Amino acid sequence: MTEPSARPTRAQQRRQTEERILTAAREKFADLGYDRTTIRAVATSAGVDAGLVMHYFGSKDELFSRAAEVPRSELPTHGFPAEAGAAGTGEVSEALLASLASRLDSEPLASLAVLRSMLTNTDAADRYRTAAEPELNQITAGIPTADAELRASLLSAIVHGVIIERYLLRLGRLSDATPDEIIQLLRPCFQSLAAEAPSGGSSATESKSPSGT
Amino acid sequence: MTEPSARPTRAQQRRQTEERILTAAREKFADLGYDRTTIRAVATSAGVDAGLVMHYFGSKDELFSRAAEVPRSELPTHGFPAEAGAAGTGEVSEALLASLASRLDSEPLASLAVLRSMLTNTDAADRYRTAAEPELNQITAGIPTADAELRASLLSAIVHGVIIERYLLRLGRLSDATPDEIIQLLRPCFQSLAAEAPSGGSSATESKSPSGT
DNA sequence: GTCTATAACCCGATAGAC
DNA sequence: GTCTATCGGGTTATAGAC
Repeated sequence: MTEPSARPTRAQQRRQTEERILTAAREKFADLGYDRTTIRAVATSAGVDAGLVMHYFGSKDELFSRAAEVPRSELPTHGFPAEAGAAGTGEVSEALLASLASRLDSEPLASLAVLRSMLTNTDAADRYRTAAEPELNQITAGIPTADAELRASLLSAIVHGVIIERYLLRLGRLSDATPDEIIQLLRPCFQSLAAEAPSGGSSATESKSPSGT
Repeated sequence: MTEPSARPTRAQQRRQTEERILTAAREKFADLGYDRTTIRAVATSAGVDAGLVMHYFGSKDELFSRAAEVPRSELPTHGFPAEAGAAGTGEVSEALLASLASRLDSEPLASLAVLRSMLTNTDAADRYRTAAEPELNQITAGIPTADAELRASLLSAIVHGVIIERYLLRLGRLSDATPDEIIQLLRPCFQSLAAEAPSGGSSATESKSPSGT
């Protein structure tokens, strides 16, 4: 048996190089978007040749497609926690806020790459739509009113608007605020959109145990 | 005196051609973004030659710059009504909602061109920032709390998130909902972010003093 | 397997004919 | 004033040398 640490397999070597290329690609795509990112720049950034990138991934589209997949290592509580799916009413906003908090703490580069290219590249737009759809359905399912779909769409729009301005545009105070500051301000906002009663003040028998992290 | 209607002046002719080019440019930029829009396509769409476009505008940047200016004819109550500026507390959310309603009814093509290119073109991003800044300051001025800046940033992010998903991404029910539906759902949301008391009022005269940081 | 050279294409911008 | 022809540069993608 060959010792893997001493002499890495050919396949392992390749796997490692691929990963280095993908990381460089994610950075470029997230920073410049699809169109302005060149294979050459990605290759240089990864310390390899442009031809090699083509040899590995076949095309720029394929490279983007692979780079846009969020690696397992960067999946914390990303998107929308599955546990809250069937929880029913009353916890949609908290689940969404928790999801947003984690994304405000650190949004995966792959997601930023998709968001950056979303408006000018149809592949990225499709990927965004596909990724957002199940989340949207889950939110909708947790809202009891007849206009649940529209409410869910608004919640989704808010989440993405905040993330875009924080990470991609660096606008205003949104880029340096702590996740908690933002979450606290958005809580009543989300509760009203999720058709829930406000938590803080009124009367209401608070069963309201915030799900333990 | 030459009759203008019978024989249009040379300058008028040019003006007219320029406007046709600008309209075509706005459509293309709003639809495809800066990078994917070509001078050639704009020229073809306007029924003129590509060289003429260059002759008139000098460069693609300049063409975009001119196309991104919202023409006077399309300025309804755009942005943030000036009258509400010094109105002080209590009307920020309503003013913002009114502004949003008008934009949800019909957002100018020039604005869509900027929004579409915002994430992948620095000129467009700067233009967006410059346009958003005074509006942001005005909102901030109308919010009494210490974290007014952050609240204003969130309000701005929400507005743009909704507009982007409605017009540019056509996501979910957001694209076919009426402006009024959206406004009604967002009202309590905006009121809480503007640190105002809810208007409709379930119960609760909630003065809900927001903890000044 | 890795890298070099180059093909084929499209762009913005320029110069000049009509 | 309007349009044609073209230049120079950059891109993806391919073919082939090492």
